[in-house]
Amino acid sequence: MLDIKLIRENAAMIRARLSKRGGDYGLDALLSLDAQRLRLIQKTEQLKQSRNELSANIGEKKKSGENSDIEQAKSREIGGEIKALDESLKKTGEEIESMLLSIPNIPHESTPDGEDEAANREVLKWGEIPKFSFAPKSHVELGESLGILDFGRAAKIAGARFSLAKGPAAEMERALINFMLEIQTKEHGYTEVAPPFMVNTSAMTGSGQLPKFADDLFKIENSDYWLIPTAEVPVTNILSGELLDLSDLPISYAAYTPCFRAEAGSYGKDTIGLIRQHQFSKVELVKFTAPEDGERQLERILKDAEEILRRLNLPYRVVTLCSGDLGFSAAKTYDIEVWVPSQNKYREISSCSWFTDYQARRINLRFRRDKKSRPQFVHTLNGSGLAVGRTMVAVMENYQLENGSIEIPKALRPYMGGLDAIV
RNA sequence: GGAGGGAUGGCCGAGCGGUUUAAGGCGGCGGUCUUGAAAACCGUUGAGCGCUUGCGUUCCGCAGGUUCGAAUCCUGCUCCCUCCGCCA
Repeated sequence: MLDIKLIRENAAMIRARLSKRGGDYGLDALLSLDAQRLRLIQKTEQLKQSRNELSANIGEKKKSGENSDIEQAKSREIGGEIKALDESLKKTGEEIESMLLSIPNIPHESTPDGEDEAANREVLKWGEIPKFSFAPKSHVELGESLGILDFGRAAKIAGARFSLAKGPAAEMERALINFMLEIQTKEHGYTEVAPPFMVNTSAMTGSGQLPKFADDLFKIENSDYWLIPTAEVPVTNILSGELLDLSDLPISYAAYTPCFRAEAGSYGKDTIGLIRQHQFSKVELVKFTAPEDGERQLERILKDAEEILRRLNLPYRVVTLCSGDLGFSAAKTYDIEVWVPSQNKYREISSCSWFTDYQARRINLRFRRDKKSRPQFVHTLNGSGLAVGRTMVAVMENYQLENGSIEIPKALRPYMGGLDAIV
């Protein structure tokens, strides 16, 4: 959520920067409602002052036994006016709130301009793209011929976009989760958290998934619970409503959770395999920082996520998303894309974003710089560290041998009981 | 699922229709004292919003209601705790 005061006082600047996302977002309507709201506040507060004075007066008269019928009648009359004004004030406030919730974050100045993913800017490439002396198979072919991935039976028990991992594949998923968490917690200083996999509407609204993106989510019937699409949702909301000290920051959390996505509107995309599933595992990194530290911490998260791919020796590149491709709540985002041999291209495996104070304002998470200063909003950030399903795709395909077996990356072997290959 | 208890400022906790401007304590900050510190003592210390920056207004879990006036009374809801039942 953007600050209404910022919009009020810098309308032209906000309009210009939001236009880079390709939208107008109804700023004019918002500003006129805001002006109306300010007028209502002034009127109602003036009336409340009169009523408070009258009430104090009545109190004194009652105490001394005087008659206060005139004051009471006057106060009753004012009360009626206040009630009417408060009602329209509340209505106006709710309209403003819902308009604000539908306006995305302002792109950071270092976010490149552009309409869509074609304008994303490559930042770096790492690793050697493997040269196979044979036609590399997809992870689906490899997994099915090795008998370790079973999409047919997954469809039988759940449906399309689900998978069933068996034996070494199931073990590899568990190993990757542990491998990632170990590095992020033991080496990069994140505190591991194990949050709920379902959250309420308020938490979904706080991190920005609701109200606009309900179609992407799974809702539990007859309850206020939603399945989380990413650990970002429960973890970002851990500190909602709290007032921190500067010395508490930065706070870094790492969490493994399954993620559930409806994938509405992606029919026909990545219909087979592990790339796009209704349920997948992910290790997520979340940081809370002071504003001046936000940009630096985004670079940290990116490096922390990249480190997993480096240890696994998987080729990847990093791109900065352009304004038109940026997520709703983000001001700046780096995507990490891993090499997928069967598709002969890089595919997203991590997304690292800086939300400035946009999420913090929604969840009302503030900090106090020192004893004398007023509370201000923290900055929130997060990044995948990494998406486990897609990491499995990358490992299986990049480490395949001509006979259809898969070598286990050296760094992962200790997490798989020393296993060096799946044959 | 049944019965009971509770939710008040950074934290603990009193208040149950009108000097609540929310007592008191802890913690924080400033000062006295001290070579310095501690202790002691004194003072001070919530958030949001509006505008004529000093005033006003709102906020005691959330939402309604009663009243001239609500932290306080009434209704509904949410969450937490205790006991019973069920249960991994």
